[in-house]
Amino acid sequence: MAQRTQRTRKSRTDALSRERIVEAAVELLDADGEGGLTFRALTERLATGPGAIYWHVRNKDEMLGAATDAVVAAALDIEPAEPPASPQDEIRAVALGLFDAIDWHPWLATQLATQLSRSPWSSVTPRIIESIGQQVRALGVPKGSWFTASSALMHYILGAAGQNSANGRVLGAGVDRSEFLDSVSTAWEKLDPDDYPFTRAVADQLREHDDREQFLAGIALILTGITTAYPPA
Amino acid sequence: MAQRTQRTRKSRTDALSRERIVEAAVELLDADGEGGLTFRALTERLATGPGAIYWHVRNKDEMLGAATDAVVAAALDIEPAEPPASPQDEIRAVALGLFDAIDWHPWLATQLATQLSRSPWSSVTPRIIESIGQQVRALGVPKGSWFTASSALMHYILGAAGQNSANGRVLGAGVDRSEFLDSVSTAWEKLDPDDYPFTRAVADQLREHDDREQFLAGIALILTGITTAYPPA
DNA sequence: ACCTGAACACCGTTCAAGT
DNA sequence: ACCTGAACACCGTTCAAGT
Repeated sequence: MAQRTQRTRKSRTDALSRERIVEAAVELLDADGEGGLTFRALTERLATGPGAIYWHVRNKDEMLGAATDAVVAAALDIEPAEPPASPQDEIRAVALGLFDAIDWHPWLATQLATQLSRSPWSSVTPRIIESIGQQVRALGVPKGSWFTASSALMHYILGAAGQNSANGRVLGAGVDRSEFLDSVSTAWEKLDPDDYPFTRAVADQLREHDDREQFLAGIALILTGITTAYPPA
Repeated sequence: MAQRTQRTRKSRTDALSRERIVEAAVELLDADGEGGLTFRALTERLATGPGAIYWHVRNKDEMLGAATDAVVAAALDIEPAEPPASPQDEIRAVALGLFDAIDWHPWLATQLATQLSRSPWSSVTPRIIESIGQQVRALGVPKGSWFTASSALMHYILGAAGQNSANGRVLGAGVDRSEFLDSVSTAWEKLDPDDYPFTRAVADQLREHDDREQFLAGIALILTGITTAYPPA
């Protein structure tokens, strides 16, 4: 009697699944960066062997792809504002959603680049294009330019967010943000005046800039470009 | 007599150097992608052992950084137009220089993302900021917005070029470009109409788009934004 | 100062075997 | 159908030893 809890098979809730694997992968990536995701660490955390994981997932690349897709999907799952905001505001919300996701999951920046360069237009791209595109349409951009306008926004967002994820990563090691920017800025000021006059001149703008504000200023520039090039009827 | 060519030491021109190592690294990356650059392959090509390489280079990361920097520097080494072109044209030239570099060296896209996210504002960033910034200044942008405007351009360029390097990579395997785009486009058209109305609607714009043209259209949009937000005096 | 090459710890992936 | 875990080939890096 009693002690029936002992089971040869894993209990139902412990059962391995693609979903649980991807979840664990994201946790490892968040905790220890790209280097932290190994099959060794993963099998330990999931209390299985590598063979079990390979039953649910083709290989590590696919696993990374699924992790990226999951995080991006969550980031873009924004409830529409009530009352409805302007297209500009909605675009800002989408952009900030991705910006923050990369800020929270610094490995996402590199992964998106790898991801997009392996299977360019699949999985993650439609999600982003859709979120941005619906607002581009609402902005009154003529249909023939939908693809151009939304691609431009997407590229800027991915480029900028990728660069900015850096700060978060560097700061991880107990480095003060303003201290860090100050050191880079000082380095810029020491560049060769003949080769780098402009960089030297903006060194103090780098020192004082705010990531988020700067990111939104870029979005604003592109939105201005879009509404100027395609004036609403 | 004769046969003095035999030497214990490497001949002077064969001598290992950081420069030769980086050069070989770039060749391996170009030939076989990121996976192609291993210390095994490198030692074979340079006819040495791993220890020799470690004498000139701290580790693989530093080597990748140096390779990236070298390729970017070469890409930005554009001779100024004669007679001088408009700032817009110069910006287009810089942008296309990077675009083409990533097209030629597809590994550059991922590497730039990794690179920038490890040491955000160092090495490669000043080169890009400088090339773009000088033209931003010539455009009449007020000094206080130099950093904002050039950052926005840089982020777009890196984001867009990264995405586009994909095509080149996929096509490597004997895949026809239009055939490939057609398949992706068809996949987009099959997405859920409720979740992806916009993506479905632009599927045929994806099918027919020209990478370079699209890239320049994005640049044009940002330039319009810049000149509208900061009208020349 | 510069190079050699064996050795080390670790990685992704496979596969015969179990249930 | 799903999981186990030993084994394999390969990787970046180190280091005592040579010249």
